Amino acid sequence: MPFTNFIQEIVIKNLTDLYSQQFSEKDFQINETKPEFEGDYTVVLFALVKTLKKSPEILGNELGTHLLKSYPDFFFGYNVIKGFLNLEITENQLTLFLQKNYNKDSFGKKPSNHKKVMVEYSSPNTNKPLHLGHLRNNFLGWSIAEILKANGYDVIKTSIVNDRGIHICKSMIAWQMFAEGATPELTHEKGDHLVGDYYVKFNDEYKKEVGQLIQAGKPKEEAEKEAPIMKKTQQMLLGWEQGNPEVRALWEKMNSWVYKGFDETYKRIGSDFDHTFYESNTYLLGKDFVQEGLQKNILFKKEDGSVWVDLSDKGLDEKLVLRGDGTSVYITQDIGLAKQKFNEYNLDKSIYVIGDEQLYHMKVLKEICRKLGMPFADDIFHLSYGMVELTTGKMKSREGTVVDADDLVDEMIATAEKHTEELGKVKDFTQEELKDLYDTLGLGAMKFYLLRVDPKKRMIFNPEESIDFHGFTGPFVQYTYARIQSILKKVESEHLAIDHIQLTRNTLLPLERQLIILLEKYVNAVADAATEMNPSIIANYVFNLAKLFNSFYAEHSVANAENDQKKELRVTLSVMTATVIKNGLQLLGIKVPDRM
RNA sequence: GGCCCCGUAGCUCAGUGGAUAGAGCAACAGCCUUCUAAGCUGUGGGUCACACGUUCGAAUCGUGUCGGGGUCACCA
Repeated sequence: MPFTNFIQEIVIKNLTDLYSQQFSEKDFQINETKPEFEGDYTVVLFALVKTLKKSPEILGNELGTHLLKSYPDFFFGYNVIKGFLNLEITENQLTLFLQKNYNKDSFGKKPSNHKKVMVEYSSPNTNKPLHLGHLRNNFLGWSIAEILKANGYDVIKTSIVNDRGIHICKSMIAWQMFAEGATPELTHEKGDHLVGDYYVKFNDEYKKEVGQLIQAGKPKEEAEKEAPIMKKTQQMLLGWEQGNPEVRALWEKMNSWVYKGFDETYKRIGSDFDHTFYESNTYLLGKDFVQEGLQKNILFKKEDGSVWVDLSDKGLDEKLVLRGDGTSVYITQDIGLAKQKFNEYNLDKSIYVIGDEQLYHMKVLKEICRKLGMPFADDIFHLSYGMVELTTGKMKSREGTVVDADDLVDEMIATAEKHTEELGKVKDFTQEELKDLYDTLGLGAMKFYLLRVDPKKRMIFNPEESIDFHGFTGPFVQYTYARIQSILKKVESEHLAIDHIQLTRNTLLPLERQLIILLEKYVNAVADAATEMNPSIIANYVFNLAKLFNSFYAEHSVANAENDQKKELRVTLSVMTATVIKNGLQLLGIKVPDRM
């Protein structure tokens, strides 16, 4: 059990012993002691003062004395300053913790809790390549999946590919009109980029046609409706829905190009899925619930035959769930798919990693499911994340201000190569090893950069900052890991049996003590990251750990420690720091290099 | 306009009821014959948007104001 939780528990017990009153963990706080005070953990007494009618000083001293007496192995000393009871943990306890866990790969991982959760993320459209926003989504989804796994969940990663609709038809029409048979094989362009090019081409042509119509005297609205290319596209969508073989063949061909491109990108960035849903298979789902809802009077029909749900009692509006012509809208399919997910996979929780512009939509989905009496309604969780903006403003695909995912990955890896070459530390690496290293560092930098901020908040992507490999960055943490490997290599070559370290009593130096206490907090960081659905907690933790280790490293030598006991202690400390960095970064999808 | 989110150092962000508000970047000053300087140490830099309230205690909770963003489609 983590120290904080343990202290919480025994303080409750001690308070009952002393004052015959029951307290819960909400009645007081256990904090880390601020560095300017003596101690490791602090019990904040103010909240207890009132109920116990004792002064903070008396309460602190009574509690402190009692804690010390009942747990002499755990507490070494205490002091009371104002309303704060600062507790010092025994060196024995700290070294015991280190000894038990330093070599445990499973440190921070919980056993199965037999709960199943689905994480849906990435979910691209097939009319254009992935961009920076998708990267934040992918890294977030993948990381949350890993974090949940570490907390004992059985996780299924899914993606729903939006492979049908008017936007795909736009690319298809433009390709027919302008491509002259161009394929990824002929042009040597990645399939998703090729299809994306024709999506852009469509918009150019559309704008041109609308402009001409306006010039010919048509009102803007009419011109937008009547542009020939738009009409053709709508015709094509109709053809697709009716199953026109030519349209379907072209659709399948162009989508297959896109999938090949996506797969390449996913492979590079390390995204993967246990199952992929395609909207072309799911877009008809949900209609049966409309009938059911009508019978139960939860939904109502308007004169034109369209079906609606009234959510005004929940502060939301009326929402259409079925068009007058009987075709479904997006929310219809979402209801159907939500149910299918729970039924097919027997889920305890279903997480959707979707941008915060869809907060309203997801709220509506949940509310409709609730109204329809679906038992899983409350287990739908929208992990919403903020938009990625550029220093120059928002990304807009139509204005060509998007940062393409493939380009960005290339740039990050190239930056890793540049920095590595400048430093010249790995001249003996093979070509293969170098490539691996650049990938590890480039992707590490990018993932860390996008995951280090709270997902809920929108963030600004600063290109200069993103390629910085110093400070609060992935490579900084990776560097710390590599440094430790270097120490261990040296120590190993001295034939020290690091697998059989016997820690004996040492006098812990401040940095050694701080490191152990920080390492001990990893378990709580992993748990917090899961409850908050927030990988940035891990990123911050792992950075602080690396920073602290680097201070320790600069101050004290491991290989040339003052004596053998110190050496053993520090080797153990180094091994454990490396393990925690490795495990923590793994939760972010970031690899560690042995050398860099 | 209704609803939702955000406002902390020059910039990017931590900190959601506790002690004198912290990092990174940028700026400046130091540290490599000793385990990797992608590092370490130090200096300067804050009216936590503003006001009122709740509390022993507020960046954190409540109300209001100002500023920024999102959303309110028979689009996805």
